[in-house]
Amino acid sequence: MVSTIKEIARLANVSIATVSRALSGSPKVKEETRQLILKIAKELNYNPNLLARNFVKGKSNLIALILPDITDEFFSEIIRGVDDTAFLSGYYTMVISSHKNRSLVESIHTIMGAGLVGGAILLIPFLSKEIKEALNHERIPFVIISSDNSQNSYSMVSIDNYGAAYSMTEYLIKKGYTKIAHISGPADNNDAISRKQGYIDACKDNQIKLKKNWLVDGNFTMESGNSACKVLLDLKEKPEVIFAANDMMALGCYEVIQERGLKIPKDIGVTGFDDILLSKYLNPPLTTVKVHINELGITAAELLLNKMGSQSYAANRKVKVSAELIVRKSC
Amino acid sequence: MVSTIKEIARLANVSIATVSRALSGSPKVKEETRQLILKIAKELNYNPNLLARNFVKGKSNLIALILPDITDEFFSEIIRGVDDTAFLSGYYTMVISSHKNRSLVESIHTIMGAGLVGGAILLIPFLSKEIKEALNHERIPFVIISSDNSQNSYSMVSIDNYGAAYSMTEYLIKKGYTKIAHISGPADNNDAISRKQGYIDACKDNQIKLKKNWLVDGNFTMESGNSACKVLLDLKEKPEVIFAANDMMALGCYEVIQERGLKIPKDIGVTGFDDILLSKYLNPPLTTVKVHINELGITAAELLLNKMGSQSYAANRKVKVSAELIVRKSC
DNA sequence: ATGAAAGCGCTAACAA
DNA sequence: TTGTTAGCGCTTTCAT
Repeated sequence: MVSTIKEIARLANVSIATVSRALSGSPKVKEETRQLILKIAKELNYNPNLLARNFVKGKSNLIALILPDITDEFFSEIIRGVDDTAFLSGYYTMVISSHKNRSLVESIHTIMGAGLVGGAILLIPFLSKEIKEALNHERIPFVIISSDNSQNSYSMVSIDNYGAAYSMTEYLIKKGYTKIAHISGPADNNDAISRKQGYIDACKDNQIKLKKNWLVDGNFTMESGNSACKVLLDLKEKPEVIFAANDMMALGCYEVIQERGLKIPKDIGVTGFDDILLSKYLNPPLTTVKVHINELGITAAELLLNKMGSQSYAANRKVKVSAELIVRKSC
Repeated sequence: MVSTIKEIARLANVSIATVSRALSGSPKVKEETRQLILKIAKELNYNPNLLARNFVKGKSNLIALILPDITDEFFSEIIRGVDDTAFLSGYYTMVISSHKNRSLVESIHTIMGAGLVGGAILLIPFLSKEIKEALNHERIPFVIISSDNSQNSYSMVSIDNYGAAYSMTEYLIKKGYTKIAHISGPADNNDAISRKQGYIDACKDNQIKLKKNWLVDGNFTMESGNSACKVLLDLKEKPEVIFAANDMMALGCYEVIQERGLKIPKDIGVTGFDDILLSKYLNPPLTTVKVHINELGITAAELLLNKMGSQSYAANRKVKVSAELIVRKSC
């Protein structure tokens, strides 16, 4: 029951080629004919079959957004950023979450090779060799959202983890702190790695003592923040402030600190990274780093659309999305 | 550079039909032939062109998930639920957010009529006449996630707002409260409407006085919780507990109550609805209702796939996703 | 300015 | 068990 150009052609007494031209806005159609065709199309409630159009054109106006096997408060913002931007250029966004039934590498293969999508955006916390291998086989343009700075062969948009962590640390130093601890994230997560490095470099550049004991490993969970905080509080020489590599771990610190009857920031300061929804409602509100997440999605989409549009291979570009220090009451 | 069945056919010295059959697992292909074809396909790194396949089959293995013009903490969970379920049946999920550049009604038209997707899931807070009108024109199967119970002509999955609000109210009554206030959500939001009704009916059924003053309008924002709470606290006859229709408004109550030096729950109780991430970290942790959001997505996808699979028109089904009372310290 | 016709990659009906 | 062929809806080249 869905109408096609064939029907329109019949009713308008023209060939399907003319209909196609009229509909696609080709200049070589008599204005009169075009009007007639447009009118009939409207009457029939005609919608072009995008499947057919993509197929015949040999390219697709779908882009894939491939997400890793984790859930994250910020995913919807990224998705929305991508979708909004893509839409403005006439593209649609397909979301592919990886999980136990579908690994990232598998997704790369089946999705990117199937002709279904014309390009892909991949959110990759850690660019493993396996993933790079898989990506090297692909022929459609793609953009990676990741914080792995060691890569030069891809278009990539990343959070300025290093810069923001550096700023945060400098902020603490300027406030007069000299005993600054850091709870880091997973060792195989590039965001975490960059944040740690920002902390280390800022300390070094400002002649602040980096005690090994004050740098403790976490894994981005609240529980790891808990135990890391305990370790720090049990130290002979306690730090004056804890800079957690994300807000959830900072939250874990809050718990431990408050359990022990200590006051934030009087007895010990705490800062985080991410500015998750609840951070501003904590008691005291958490000083942290806000990432402009929607920019991540928007920028990635822009880069991709750019690549998809250009005939020649667009150069691989690196874009860093800035992050902003949010000073609240926890330090 | 992408290989096709034609190439495989040439290399295997068979017709493309045989290749197609072998690849799609048809039983009427000699095992030997199949092995050969599979081997060549693998060598060529062959991936079927999904666009072509969908096109020739006249149906699509894409489903659209159409989201409203708001952001919500829970969207990623819904998206994931849909995507996971769809994937298991070989379907892909396209996400379409509505916004100023693309109204819901527009999305319905362009997306559902373009042959691109084989079915759609629509997240609709309020089923307006305009939307229903648009939906009635569509020919592809769809499922609605909404809480509008007045509709019988659609397949719909909804949160059991009414039941959960009823339970919450009964819980408060059982705790001995008799002066129970409710801050409701937007008047044009079916979730809000059902929650209010659950509160009202539970009070009535338990011979609890329903004071008009204790039922105040909010709009799901924290600010509206703020002002509603002020109104309630300024009443001559104050309520003993406030049941806010969502957690953000409950949070608004917290602020006002704490500003005035009152203690929760000693001086006044507060409960919410949603169990947003931060609720358990509030001080005191908020008693609320947890909705099994992922079930929303999963169930909607199941209903849709069911509809898409059946030749005959599957009956429209209504499914309610249960919600769970989460008792914490705020009441 | 318009029409005829080929063809995109694949499936399925029909033939052999 | 395999091959031949038509055709899905559309765009595009080549005629006219």
